Amino acid sequence: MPAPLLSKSDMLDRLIDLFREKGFDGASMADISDVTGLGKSSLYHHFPDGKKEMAVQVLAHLEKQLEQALFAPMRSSATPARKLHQMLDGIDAFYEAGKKACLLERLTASVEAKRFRRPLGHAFAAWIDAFETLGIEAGLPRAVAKARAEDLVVRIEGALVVCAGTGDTAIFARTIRELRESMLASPPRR
Amino acid sequence: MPAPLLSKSDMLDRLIDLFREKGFDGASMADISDVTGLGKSSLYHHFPDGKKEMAVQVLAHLEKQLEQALFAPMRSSATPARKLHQMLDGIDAFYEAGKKACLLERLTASVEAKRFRRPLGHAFAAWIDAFETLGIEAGLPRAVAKARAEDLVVRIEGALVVCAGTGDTAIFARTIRELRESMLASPPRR
DNA sequence: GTCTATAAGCAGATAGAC
DNA sequence: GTCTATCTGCTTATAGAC
Repeated sequence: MPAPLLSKSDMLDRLIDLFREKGFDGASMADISDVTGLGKSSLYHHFPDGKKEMAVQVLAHLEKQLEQALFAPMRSSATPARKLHQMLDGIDAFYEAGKKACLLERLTASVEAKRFRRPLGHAFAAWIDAFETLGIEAGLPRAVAKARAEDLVVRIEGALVVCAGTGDTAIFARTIRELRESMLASPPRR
Repeated sequence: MPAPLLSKSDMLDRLIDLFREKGFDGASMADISDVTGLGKSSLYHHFPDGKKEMAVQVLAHLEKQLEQALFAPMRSSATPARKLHQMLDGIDAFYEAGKKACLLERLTASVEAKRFRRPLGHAFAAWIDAFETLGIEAGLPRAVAKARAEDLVVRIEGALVVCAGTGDTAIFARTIRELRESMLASPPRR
């Protein structure tokens, strides 16, 4: 009666890393077996529906981490500006300054993306919401806060793509730097 | 002695569409056979090195199209502002208002991305250069033009990812609209 | 809850006829 | 320049022992 070698949470952490590195289509069951240390058939005990179910569980697990990184700073009593820096620090660390890819992008780009549509949309929305809430707290009009939060996520995703494509992470660093200044700046008069 | 059913250029157009839709890892030789109408072995006549060579040739083909769409407007005698609108119109059409993915992103995300690093970097650089040149022509300082061009590509790539992930193309439309206004705006005093 | 063994099918790729 | 036929290895997935 072998005991579980890895907790479910640890397994999902490894799967996040694997999918970020190889993508969903690019990661084989053999790869998954390697990174989890489990035989291929053992994986079907944890994920009866196979690879697709892994993606779904992995997305749920990522959202918990997202909440840790984004909503924990939100709940502190720091100033909005201070919270923004903490949240962007967390993002910079998670993507290792632009060297690692985004799980959401990798799953969005997969052949099975339609199956993941709902959890993917939910994860993107949670991310955007966190920054929209921050903008409102900082005194921005709701519409401005929403547009800036969307733009922040757009620019981070885009910077990851361009940096991976060019092999140069300078653009990611500059993007984060600019977002620190622009996200909560006073909105232009009109 | 069967004649070629599709010109090379037409084949590469179909391959671009396929890779944009399914990604490089997600597109199988059977898929490629379907969209080109060629038997699997006939494909090795055109691409002796198999799938990887297809990606490389497809990237070269895309760069020609990119030059058409981005550098043709650049060579006209229109004002920089007018050229910007033409270039963004071309981009909006190519991505079908955010509904279609970016080939560069899909190849960047593939397991074989390392093999494509050089042509991918070249394509991203060509894209950024076109907008940097436009910014300089419009009177922006070189450094500002470069940063804005990079930011333009970042935001388009990011908008495509977020729109695909959320299933809502509104963000892409807004991103294009904002870039029409911000790309050539006067730089802030300092 | 993990394992070994195995199935059934598809992946990318090749040989050689026409 | 395209075809049919074939190959090898890897893919996801299952059966059943411990």
